[in-house]
Amino acid sequence: MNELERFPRPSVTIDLILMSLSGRSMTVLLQLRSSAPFEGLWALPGGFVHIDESLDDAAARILVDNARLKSTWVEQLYSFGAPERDPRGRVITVAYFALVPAQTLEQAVRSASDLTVAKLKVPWPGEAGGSVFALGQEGEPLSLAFDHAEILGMAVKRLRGKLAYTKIAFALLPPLFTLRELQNVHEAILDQSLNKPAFRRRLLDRGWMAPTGERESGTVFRPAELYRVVTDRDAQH
Amino acid sequence: MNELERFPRPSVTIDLILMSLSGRSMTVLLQLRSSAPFEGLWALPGGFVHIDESLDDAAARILVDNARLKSTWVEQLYSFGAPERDPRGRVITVAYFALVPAQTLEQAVRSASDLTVAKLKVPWPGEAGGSVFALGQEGEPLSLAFDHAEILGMAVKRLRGKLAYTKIAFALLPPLFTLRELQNVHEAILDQSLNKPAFRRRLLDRGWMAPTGERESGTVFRPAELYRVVTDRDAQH
DNA sequence: GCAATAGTGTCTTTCAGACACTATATC
DNA sequence: GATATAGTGTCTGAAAGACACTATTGC
Repeated sequence: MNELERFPRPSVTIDLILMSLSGRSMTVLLQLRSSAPFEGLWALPGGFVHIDESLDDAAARILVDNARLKSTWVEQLYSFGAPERDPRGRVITVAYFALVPAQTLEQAVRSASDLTVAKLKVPWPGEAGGSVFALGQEGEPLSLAFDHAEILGMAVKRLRGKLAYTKIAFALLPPLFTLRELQNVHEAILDQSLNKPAFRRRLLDRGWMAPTGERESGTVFRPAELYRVVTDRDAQH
Repeated sequence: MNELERFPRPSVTIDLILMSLSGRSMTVLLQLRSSAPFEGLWALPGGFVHIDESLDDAAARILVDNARLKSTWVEQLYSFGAPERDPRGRVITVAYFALVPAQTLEQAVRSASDLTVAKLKVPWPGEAGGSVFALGQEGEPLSLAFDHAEILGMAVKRLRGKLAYTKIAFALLPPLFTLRELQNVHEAILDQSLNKPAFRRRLLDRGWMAPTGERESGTVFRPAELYRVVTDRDAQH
């Protein structure tokens, strides 16, 4: 351990960007800080990386412990290490990005008094309004602790970028879903309306989903067919 | 500093993937390890993050100190933190990815005896051969220290992914370049030949470069026009 | 039958690939 | 003029957007 002790060591934390959809808006899980620094501000849920666990394991542990939920899509986003980002001392944080169905996220909020689901205002680059904001109950922009506003902005950018060429959108849907629900997810993330026939052609041609033969119920109009995600194992045939 | 001291702290390092092109092959800068662990194996150049510098600053410092060169394109790639990745103890590394013109890289190698430029064998996903390999002088696959083979594979993937929608390729070219040289860069990175008229149309329509009116010299055939990159500032008109 | 949405057929537009052709430099 | 590559015109095919049309459900 000799060479490693020549340099003072920073603390390393994980921050989680837990995103979902509420109606036509993207949302994020925030936690109220109950102690300094940034007491009373909203922050991304997070925690310290233990000395004997991998970064991925730490993210999974904090997801369960701190936010009491599971996610079907977790990936590392980016590491943030400006020397002054935490007034307590040198803290480098590895941000992880996860998607959770809306229902699951709301359940977590109900079981913990310090959690909230904030809608996001997400202007496109070049558009007036600048960066990403989390909005409070009355639609007012929230001040986030640390550099969490920057982290949030990067997460949105990553989500939009991966939407077209990965199965990321399915992480926001239940196991059985209609094509309209899938299109709603894409439209909410991209914040623009999409052409229905083109959307269906494009997504179905990918082979990412399969019709089940079942139909949704409870509609007052023609019920849509329910689809399921095709796993990579299914697709090997 | 109280809360931060409740958890043992890991060491944090930077590893650099310094990539370039040699002829039609992608290359990477490797450093011979002169001490344990992995003595005698090749590794990515790297170093410890100092307690008062940002991750980006650390990457820039190590780029100059350790590899004696500058780059016009540096970006954070990913953080690796498996508990057993360094036998000396817990070390989390933040990998940075940089592109350097071939000439600059070769100059760095000549000025340091422990550096080499290794060609890469880069199979496409699904193709036989599996993962990315660095090749020695006789074309034999090199064993890399730590988890550096994994890091290298991710860097190649990132480079290929960003090629289509960013100006990343220009970082491998001199300030004035011909369209054929630009196409050669793309073909080497993607490891496939591209259609000439389509390539020209696509890249010129982006507005990323401008003709200079000058022409290359020293050819035995018709000299091609020289182009320069259009900076974002230029493009605002 | 009415209302409302599901789902499709097809025309148009856009863009990439293919290929052949013209242009221009050195020797 | 021979040669080798620069650079372009144009045909073709694939895929996205637009739009209208048919289909099917509850009431």
